[in-house]
Amino acid sequence: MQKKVREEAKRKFIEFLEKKDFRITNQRRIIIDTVFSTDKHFTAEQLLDWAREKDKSVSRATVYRTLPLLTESKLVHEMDFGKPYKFYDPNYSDSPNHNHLICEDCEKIVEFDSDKIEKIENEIGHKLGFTVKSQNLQLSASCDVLKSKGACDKKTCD
Amino acid sequence: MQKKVREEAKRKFIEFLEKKDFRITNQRRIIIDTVFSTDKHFTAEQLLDWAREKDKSVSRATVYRTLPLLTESKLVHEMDFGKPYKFYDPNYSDSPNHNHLICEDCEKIVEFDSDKIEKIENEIGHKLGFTVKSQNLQLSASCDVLKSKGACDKKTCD
DNA sequence: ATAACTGCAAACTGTTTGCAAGCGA
DNA sequence: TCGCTTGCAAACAGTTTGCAGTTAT
Repeated sequence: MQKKVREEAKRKFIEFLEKKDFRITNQRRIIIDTVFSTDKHFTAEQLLDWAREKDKSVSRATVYRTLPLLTESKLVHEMDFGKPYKFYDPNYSDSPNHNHLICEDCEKIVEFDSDKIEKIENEIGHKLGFTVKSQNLQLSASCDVLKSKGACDKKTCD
Repeated sequence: MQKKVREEAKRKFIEFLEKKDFRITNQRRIIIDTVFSTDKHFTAEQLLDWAREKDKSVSRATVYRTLPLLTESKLVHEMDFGKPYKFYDPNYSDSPNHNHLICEDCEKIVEFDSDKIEKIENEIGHKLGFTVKSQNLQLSASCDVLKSKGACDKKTCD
């Protein structure tokens, strides 16, 4: 289950912390290793669980205090699908031109390229007199395949 | 300040309630009148304030219980811009092919047409094996004009 | 040494809900 | 009348924060 840490991203984040004179603490190291050893999208709570599997000393507060640093560094992307909690994408920096689609029922998240949309979005922003800072295309859908199987919830669909 | 109620939408919503055997109470009437006499996007709290200006007896609970009915009827559209609260659009049914752009600083919301994007979105959903249920394009941006004025916050920008 | 960082638990914010009273059909 | 609806306040969920103790530099 334990995947190899993506050293590139990890290194960039540590550089980011050093540049800000932030300390590389044990807890931060564990959280970083956790984030950059998965390709899955996750919530704050999931990250906490995963990190605690490695070291029980990691607290919820530290996870919540580290997430803004990760997003600020642009190495992790924050996404809001209208659910009461946010999702985080640990591979956004590798391919920033993608968007996400979430299944209404099982919350499975699928990535897709969207150069076309990206361009249109910037055009629109410009026409309206805005500088677009972040784009987030929120598609809610239901899985066709799973729907045909008759079930598609968090338990059956993972 | 008090705009004319958009009778068309109001009538449709009352029909919606009747079809479901829901009652047309005084509080609901006030909330409906409030929603359909503005073109502005609003939050639950704003709606409560506006409704209370008409009748102090309207409670927060009733507003929160009425909003899902309004969105279910498709006469009001719920939007999530990554803020901790949701926004509602009371003219969505008039022109369902538009999306929104929000200013990061002052939270001003601007609408724009997006037939092109709409099509691409459906294509994408289909390719991936999903039936797209709702689309929400979330553009965060900053106002160019106001930025040049040096300020753009909730107070100065309304 | 000392300032940043941590865990804990309490606080906060937006939203939901149980309940007894109120009111529309 | 009957049961849907209401206001109230308490409960909730996710997130943030104050504080006293800990730790990286």
